[in-house]
Amino acid sequence: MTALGDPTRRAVFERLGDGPAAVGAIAGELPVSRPAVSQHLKVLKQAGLVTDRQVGNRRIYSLDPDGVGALRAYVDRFWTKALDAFKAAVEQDQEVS
Amino acid sequence: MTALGDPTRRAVFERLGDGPAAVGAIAGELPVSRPAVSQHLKVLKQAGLVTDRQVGNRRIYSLDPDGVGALRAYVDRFWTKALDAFKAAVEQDQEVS
DNA sequence: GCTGCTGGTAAGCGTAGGCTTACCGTAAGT
DNA sequence: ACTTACGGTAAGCCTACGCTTACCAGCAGC
Repeated sequence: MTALGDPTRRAVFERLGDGPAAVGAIAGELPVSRPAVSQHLKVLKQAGLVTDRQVGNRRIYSLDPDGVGALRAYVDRFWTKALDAFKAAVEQDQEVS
Repeated sequence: MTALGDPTRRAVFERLGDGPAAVGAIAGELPVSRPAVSQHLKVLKQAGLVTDRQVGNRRIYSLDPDGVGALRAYVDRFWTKALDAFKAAVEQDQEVS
């Protein structure tokens, strides 16, 4: 979650949503240098949101279903909580009126 | 998304997941001062993740179903994308073997 | 009206962290 | 073996931003 706080890092993450890509390719599509992308990928990898595999000379990064799934579960909890609270509030109002 | 990047701010957000609360109450449960909580709530409110209503002297903050729903939709997109990519990768491997 | 409690805002400080440049390792091609 | 392309890492700079203290506004209650 903290890993997706930075806009640039989120851009890298979103780019991987369109399919696996190498570091240089991602850097070419963003207004930052290649080392910056590499550092962002390192953070995303440590957060479990991204996986990398070595293919020849290049290193291909992809979304990690596990990490993204965990993130989804996290957000989902608050989604249901927000709905419950909202529903409860509506009922509360109906009691008053 | 950027709004949930900071751990303390995320703690405030998570606290609201357990139900609506006033600023002072939240600050009492966290190791930061009340103004800090107030600033975090301001950011969360601008991000559409939180709503506030005035009740007497105090200001009660709650989760905003709209914003949380939007966040859920955002994460969900990547969740499906990650699954699709993973499935495609598996099929790719099967072709090779 | 005055007092006490609430919470938002301004000013300022200090650190975390994102970016770049420079360097090094490694794999492929000739 | 040499060269070229790719990418990770170190060092360093600089800005963003989270936190605190101090101040001010508004609502309740005596």
